[in-house]
Amino acid sequence: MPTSTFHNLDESKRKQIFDACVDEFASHTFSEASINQIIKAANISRGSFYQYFADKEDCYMYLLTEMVKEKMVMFKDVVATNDNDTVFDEYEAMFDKAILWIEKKPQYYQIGVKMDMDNSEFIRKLLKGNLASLDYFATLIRRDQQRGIIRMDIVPEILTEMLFSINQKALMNFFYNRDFEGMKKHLRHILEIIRKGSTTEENHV
Amino acid sequence: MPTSTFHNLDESKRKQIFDACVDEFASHTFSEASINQIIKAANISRGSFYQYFADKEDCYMYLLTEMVKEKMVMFKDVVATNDNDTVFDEYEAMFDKAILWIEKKPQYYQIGVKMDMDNSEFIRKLLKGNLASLDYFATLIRRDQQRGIIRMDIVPEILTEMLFSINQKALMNFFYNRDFEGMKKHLRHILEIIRKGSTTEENHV
DNA sequence: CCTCGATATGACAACCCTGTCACATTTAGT
DNA sequence: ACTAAATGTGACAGGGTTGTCATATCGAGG
Repeated sequence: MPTSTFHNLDESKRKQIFDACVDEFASHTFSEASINQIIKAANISRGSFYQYFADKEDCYMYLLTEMVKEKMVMFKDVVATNDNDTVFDEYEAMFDKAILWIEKKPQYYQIGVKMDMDNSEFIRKLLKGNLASLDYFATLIRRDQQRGIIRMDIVPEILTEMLFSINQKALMNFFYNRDFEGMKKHLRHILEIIRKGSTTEENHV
Repeated sequence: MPTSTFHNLDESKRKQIFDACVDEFASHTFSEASINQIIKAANISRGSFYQYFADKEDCYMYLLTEMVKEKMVMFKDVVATNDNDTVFDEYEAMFDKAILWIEKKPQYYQIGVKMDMDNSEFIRKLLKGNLASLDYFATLIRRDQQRGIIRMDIVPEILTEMLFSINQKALMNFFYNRDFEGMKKHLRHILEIIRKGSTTEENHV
């Protein structure tokens, strides 16, 4: 919750400050990030910073809400899913969206990575609220079990966990290599294994 | 490479210092770890610390080599594998060893976790050399492909990557919950999916 | 008992960081 | 043009960190 003073600022100055925050929090964890660096990059005085934000946490929350806003604007029309889609199709669609996002705003992705790396009280609390999409996928898996697509003996939460940990690794990979086609092939191979297994038919006993 | 002065110390004093290092590096990343905390816990003076170690890096390297020594002693006899074992059997065996290790030395595991969280130049270099066991598993997978156990169209490196990212998550989980039986069941379910897939037979087209 | 090399010590310099506050400057309204 | 409120500023206090170094203490051999 930045102060009213901050909201009254020129669009351009606000952007200056926002960009400085992005730079700092993309290259350092929350704990490591330095207000000194932010004010230097944003070309404002120490006093001003504290006139805009209560403290570093306040500043970080501002950054996150701005990012969420931008993300919502960007993806507001990318939602349509086909009724015949399986959970795997939706998973791939989600992955594509994430890739698009990383390409557009690599720094935002980095901020997320740094966030996972921090384990201050403050950041741990923030991350707690982040588990909703796991439930969503578990629901999709249950749906596909009812449809006869996924084996009934599969535990939805465990399959979800697999999909997500793979997703995380794949995105990290993409971020460092920027090889979209390679990454997609890689991911499809993984999904193929998760769908049909890695052993030969004779060994499916 | 601690100094000769350090090596000449009483066993007990050396252990005192070692333990203080373990405590500090298990609860902080390398970058966050504070020499001040270590000397306080070890009950030595600032000057002594620098008489024993060149700097924090030196101290950390000492810690790691001691840990590796202990690990080698502990696992020197746990190697025997059966000729009929598949890569999955060896994977489970490796997992069990890791669990044993965590139970014996939880702090060492924490040091590893903190290590992954740090991305200082120094730590990144250290982690680079850590990828040998990935090759080993890829080799096992190739062997099992020749034996007709694993499908020939599987890319060994990708399957390896899946096994390792799952391993990492599972160990983390065990560390926090200490539910060995639950964790084993969980892991077997995941391996079942990787072996035979998650979809019903009709969908294996 | 004395001396000399090995070892222990903590004060110190130099560099980070945050949050505050008295003061300077700008802006808006009369 | 003048005043009052809003905004900008950087010095400062108080806290952290690391690595050094002059000095003190210890211990073994002469």
